Amino acid sequence: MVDQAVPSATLMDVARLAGVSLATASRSLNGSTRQVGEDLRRRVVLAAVELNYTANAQAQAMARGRTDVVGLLVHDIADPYFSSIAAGVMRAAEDHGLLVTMASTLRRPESELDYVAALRGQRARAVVLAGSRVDDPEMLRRLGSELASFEATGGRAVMISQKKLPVDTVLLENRAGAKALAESLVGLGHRRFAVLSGPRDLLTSRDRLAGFQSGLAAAGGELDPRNVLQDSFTRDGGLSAMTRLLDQGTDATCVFAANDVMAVGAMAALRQQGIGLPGRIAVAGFDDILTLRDITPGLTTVRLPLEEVGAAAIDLVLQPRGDRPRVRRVKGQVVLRDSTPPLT
Amino acid sequence: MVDQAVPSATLMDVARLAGVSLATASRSLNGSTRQVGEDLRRRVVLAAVELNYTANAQAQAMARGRTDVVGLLVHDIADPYFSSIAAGVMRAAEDHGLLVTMASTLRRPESELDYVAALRGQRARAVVLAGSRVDDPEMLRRLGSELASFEATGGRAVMISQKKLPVDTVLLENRAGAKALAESLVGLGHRRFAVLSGPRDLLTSRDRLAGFQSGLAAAGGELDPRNVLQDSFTRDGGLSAMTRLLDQGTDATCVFAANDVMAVGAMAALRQQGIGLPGRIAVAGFDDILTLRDITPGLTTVRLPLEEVGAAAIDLVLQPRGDRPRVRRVKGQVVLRDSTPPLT
DNA sequence: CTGTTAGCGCCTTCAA
DNA sequence: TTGAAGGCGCTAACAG
Repeated sequence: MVDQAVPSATLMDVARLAGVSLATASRSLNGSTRQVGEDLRRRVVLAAVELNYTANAQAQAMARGRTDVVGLLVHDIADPYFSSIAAGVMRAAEDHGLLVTMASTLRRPESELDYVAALRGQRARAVVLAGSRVDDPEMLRRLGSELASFEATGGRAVMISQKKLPVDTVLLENRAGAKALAESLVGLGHRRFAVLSGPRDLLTSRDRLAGFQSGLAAAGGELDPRNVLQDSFTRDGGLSAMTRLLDQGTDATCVFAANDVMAVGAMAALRQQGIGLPGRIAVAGFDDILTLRDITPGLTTVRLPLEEVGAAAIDLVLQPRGDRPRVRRVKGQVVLRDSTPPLT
Repeated sequence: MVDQAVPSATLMDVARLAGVSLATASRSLNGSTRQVGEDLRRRVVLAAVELNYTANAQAQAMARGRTDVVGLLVHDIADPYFSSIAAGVMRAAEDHGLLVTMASTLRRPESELDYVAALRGQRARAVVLAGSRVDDPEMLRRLGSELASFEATGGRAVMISQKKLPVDTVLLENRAGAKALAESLVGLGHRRFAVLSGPRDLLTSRDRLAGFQSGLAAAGGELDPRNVLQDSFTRDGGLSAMTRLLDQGTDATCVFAANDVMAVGAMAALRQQGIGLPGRIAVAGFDDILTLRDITPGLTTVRLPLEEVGAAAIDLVLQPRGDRPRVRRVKGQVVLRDSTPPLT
């Protein structure tokens, strides 16, 4: 059991044992359009089982020119937003016999570039980039160029988030979702709002803020610029931003955090300051993260069907490439819960 | 931009452009022990950049015999338990230049077998199996045999959970953790307990139950067998089990759910039945899932350093193989929070 | 239907 | 230090 590495059985071993040629063995074992006589085929299969043969995927890929690997790049797999997307990608990939290779870029755009290059080296079938783009023209240009190389050599690229580059995209309608949320909140009686936004250069966060603002404008809510605080797109970011908001004093009756994990941080901040929930300040988030559906009070949010989003990305990968990049729009749905009771 | 696939630059293209031999190009571009004259090397590198060259990983792997890919198999990536482990694996892997390929087995042991075989085909450097073993001797035997094949051809296998097979293992001390938790809870004044356990054949769940029982025995708590309910290892399983417990009536003052997500489901059940929290029934979980740290009341649990566990697995992958499988023990730490107030 | 053979791109002896 | 050449395992023409 602790022997040195023994080379595994090759197709030639199988062919020899079955007494057939390499080609016949190949044709009967690994998918080929060509037919093989039933008796020979049986002998080959038996021999393969006997030798515990497994095709060398590297060699297959080399001969065929491309692999069945799909690279998935996420900002942070420990973030439930991305793990949900990943689950969808992996489920759909499995259904179609694709292997998923995954990497966490830890929000470093540089990392994304490196991984795309690595995937090109792997001759990956496709790369799926999940996660918000950042407002950095130079970075975007470099990514675009890297993806162009990737596609030029026959790979497919799919982005999940904003449509910023000429590649297939699953476009998340953050703006429309946030707008609808704002309108609902005004409908509950709120007039003065605050927003805990993510980093200024993160487009997802920016879109949600812009959508929220336009919803307020349409429905008649107010958002004092001093009530818009930026912080990191995490639970701790929400905690910190909310704390600052309370410290500086605010007359807002409702706080919109740009995603659910920030909202949870905001709720923690309220509790730390002895402000009950639901109470003086209502809180809403965005995403409807499954794991957070049981927090109390229930968090009002905009539901994004994240697993479906992941599956949609794989679906795009499988579509034959058209003459123009495809865009799949996914909209969010407002879900009102107890964290935003009607203002009486 | 929408051209047909153009073969990417090969090492030969680079060599030709640099006016050197293939061997020299190889030696100066991709790590080799042999030296190359500084001037030639420079020319080669320049040519590579010029052509946007990236080594074909498949071809390299074929020539070298093995890849830098580590396969990670989890039960369900959307479960925060596994996404935390995955985060640790990916972080550590990146630090060592390893690529992570990941698959969700959706708790089907058969799937695990298939993936290990696929990874053997990929000539993966290693496979990491995260997730509880199941009590099924036949399945275990087949997995053992598959892993043996994998290791026989030079790969490394690491399991995270129980030590059930002769491979390197990161062993989670579920039993000891649950025992310590039981003792702490008795220390808070509880005497009569209930346990919401996972599927009977899931060893992690079983170990936690056994550890909890032994802790009660040592500290003087009681666990009526009728107060031990099985259900799936998920939030909904916890909800369902807790509901059944309440329906059948119970005199327990404290409920131990075999993991945090079940505990959250249990809390939801209590709320549904109008039982406040914290209140008549205390609730404790296991894992200390980061995303759940903000639920109210704070959930008493046993903290497992899941990211470190993932990193430890990669560390084992990198260790030279010894004559006997290595075992890395990881213990849990009891964290008391408001969901289990002292019983007055 | 079956067999033969030429690569796929790279690494690595072996010679020079 | 550099170059030439064999082979890694498999697929896909091309013959038979």
